[in-house]
Formats: sequence, C-alpha cells, structure tokens
Amino acid sequence: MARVSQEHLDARRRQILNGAARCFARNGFHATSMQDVLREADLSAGAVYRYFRSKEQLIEAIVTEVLDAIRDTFESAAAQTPPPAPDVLMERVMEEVLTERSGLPYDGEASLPRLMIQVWTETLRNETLSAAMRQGYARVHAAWVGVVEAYQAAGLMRDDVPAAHVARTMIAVAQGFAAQQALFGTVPVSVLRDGLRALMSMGQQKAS
Amino acid sequence: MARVSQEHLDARRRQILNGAARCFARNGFHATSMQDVLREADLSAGAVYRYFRSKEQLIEAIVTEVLDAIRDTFESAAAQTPPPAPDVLMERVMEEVLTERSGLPYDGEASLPRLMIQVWTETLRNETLSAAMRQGYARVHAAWVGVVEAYQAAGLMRDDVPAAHVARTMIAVAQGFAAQQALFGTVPVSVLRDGLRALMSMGQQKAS
DNA sequence: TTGTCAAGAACGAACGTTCGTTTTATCCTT
DNA sequence: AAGGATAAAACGAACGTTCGTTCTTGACAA
Repeated sequence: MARVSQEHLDARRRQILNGAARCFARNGFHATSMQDVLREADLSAGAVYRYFRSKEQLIEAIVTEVLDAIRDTFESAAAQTPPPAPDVLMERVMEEVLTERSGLPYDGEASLPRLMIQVWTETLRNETLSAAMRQGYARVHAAWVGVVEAYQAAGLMRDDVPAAHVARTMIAVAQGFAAQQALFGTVPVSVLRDGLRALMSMGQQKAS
Repeated sequence: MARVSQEHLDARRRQILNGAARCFARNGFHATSMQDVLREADLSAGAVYRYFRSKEQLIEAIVTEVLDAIRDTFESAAAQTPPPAPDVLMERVMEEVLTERSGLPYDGEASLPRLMIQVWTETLRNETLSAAMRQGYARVHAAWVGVVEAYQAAGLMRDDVPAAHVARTMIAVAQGFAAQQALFGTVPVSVLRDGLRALMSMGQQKAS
C-alpha cells in the first residue's frame, strides 16, 4: 500500500478549503464556479472531488467553519468574570473577528466579515445551515444573557428590561458593525467603542 | 401602431420586478434562474427580455429599489425635530423596514430584510452597486450625525465622542437587528427598543 | 541500500445538464 | 390591417461532475 501521510491529506483538504474560502469571500458561493475554486486551490477537479463529494458539501464545510469561529469568538468574550462593560466587551469581540485569530487561515481584507454575510444569505436557502446558525446563535445568546444579568445584578444597568432583549440588541450591534466592515471597508474598532460609550451616557436624566 | 398603454407597460414592469424580488428574497440572486423568475412573474422569456436587457440589469433594478427604500426610511426618520431618543428613533425605523411601507409591493415574511442581506453580498462583487450603496449610506450617515449632534447640544449625550462614531454605531444596531429579522424570523421591535433603553441606562455611575 | 511494484493521489478532457439569451411565430390591441 | 407585445422553441456557453489515465508514494524483496 502506498497511502500518503494523514498530514498530507489534511494539508490538501486545508488547501482546498482556503482556496474556496478566498473565492467565496470575493464572489459569493453561487457566483463562484468550481473551476474558480480549482484554479485558486491549484488542484485538478479530480483531486478536489476526492476530498469533497460536491460543491454543496464544500460550501457547507466553509459555512460550518465560519459559524464555529464566530460562535467561539462571541462565547469566549462573554466568559470573563466580571464581564467588562459593553463598550469594552464589544471592542474585544470585533477585534478578534477582524484579526481572525479564530484559527481560520483565510487571508484578505476583512475576509471573515465578508464570508459572514455570504453565510447569512446561504442560511436563507438551506434549512440545514439555518439550523446550524440558529444553534450557534442560541449559545452566544445564552452566554450574553449571563453578561447582561451580571450588569443588572451589579446595579450597572436598569433591571426592568429582560436580559434577553439586551443580549439580542448587543449581538445586533456586533453583527451590524461586522457587516459594515465587509461593506464599507475596515474601520478602527474604537469607533464602535466610542459610539457605545456615548449611547451608554444617555440615561442619567431618565429618573426626573 | 398597436402600441399598448403606458399603464400596461408599467404594470408589466412591476409584475416582473415583484416576481423577481420574491425569487431573489427566497433564493438569492445567483441561485435564482431566469426560468424561476419567468415562472414567478407568469411571463415568457421574450416578454421579460423586452423590459430588461439582461439578468444583471434586473438584479441592479431590484438592488436600486431596495437601497432607495432603506435610505428613505432611515433619512426620513432622522428628519424629525427635535429627534426622538435613540430607542424611539430606532423602533420607528425598524417598524417601517419590517412593514415595508416603502412603496415596495414585495410580499412575504420580512422580505425586505432578506433582500437587504442579499443586496449586501451583491455589492461585494459589483463595484457599481457598491458605489450606490456607499452613496446611500453617506446620506443616511449625514442625517444621523445631525441627530446625534442634537442629542449632544441638548446635553442628553456626552459630547466628547465624535458624532460620526455614534451615528455609525446606531446604524450598525439597525443593520444588525434587520439582519436578525431575516435570519431568525420576525421579533417585536420593542425588543430592540428595550435593549437600547437598558444600554442607555449604563452611564450614570461613571462620574463617581 | 536499491529496485520493483501495487495502490493511492492527481490529472484533465469530456459528459450531460442547465444556464441566460435570441430567434421565430402567433396573438391582440389600436 | 398593421405592428408591437407575448409565447414558445431553440441556441451556444458554461456549469458541476465523472472517469479513464498518468503520476507519485511507500512497502518490501533482494
């Protein structure tokens, strides 16, 4: 038997995924042809189809990686105790999303945000991926509800609002800011931190 | 001459756009075939190609309509004087986006948010559409900077943060919340309003 | 150590299908 | 009756995928 090493197989798989991710981040899943992927990965059709049964399976592999990376980033940021204030927390999350420490070796400008919105549109038409996305969101949401409850318990935030509503809003901020990175180009994360700080300063006169 | 009335022509064009928008909201631009559009619009290829030179032109027409509708919604919400607080302002914007008073006769659950994220991905690969999106964003941004400056001038918000940063953050909230509507289904806008209120309440102890 | 060989890995031309679009024929309004 | 609006069929191109072949690898006999 002349099988090649497992590291070799893994490296080939990575090579394909990375090439595909570059194509997908640039052009989206359905405007990217398999020939584009083959060219970018510098492999033949036969080679690629040895590792992935179909284009759809390749897409699903990328989507899963992206969802996992984002989920981990959001979850681990919420794990600190005591949780930092929203402006600091959000700054940290977005910094990680933009620098992609997430283990994804994709390169290119803001490629994770670009892939992220491609993934969003794909979940609209693939029920399996939609379920995966919702499941990842549920975990992030739960973690961030814990953060909000800590704010409220510490008296830092009014507690007459369901923590789930606040968590959803905070996640929306992160999602929207990430989308902006993809759409309008990279911007310092401090912009978001400052904006949140200013919004957080608007509550003082409410009691009068 | 056997020309048909202008109303007929306009109605046919609308019929095509509406059918295409339904397809695009459901499956995205590139996973929707022209045959899908023809079927949904209940017209033949010859008829559709009389009104739109190509699929790309059809896509651009839809993208432009969506961008215009969103821009108008965001801009008009910022036109009130004095501007309502962020939670109320945002609630109003999202209400309009979700009910689609915007003149777009597309139907279906949260179809404008769904189309919106499809449009986002399309701007990643089409420089013309990207420019249109950036231009629309610039107008919205300018309007919202005005709102933030009003907050600061009224002493409602700390004024040591650039208004542009706050405006960007507020737009991110709206974008993210709209994306959530597309991804996870409709949720009462009051969730966002509550979440913002809670975030706005976090500033009071800062001086101590 | 070296040469041989089978099996796995990779190649790339070719397949059938589906795509967006064009052409041709018919209908219908004026 | 005339001619634009629509339908229906057909087109070439490009798609995702397959498959016969070639190249490469590592075990093992000598």
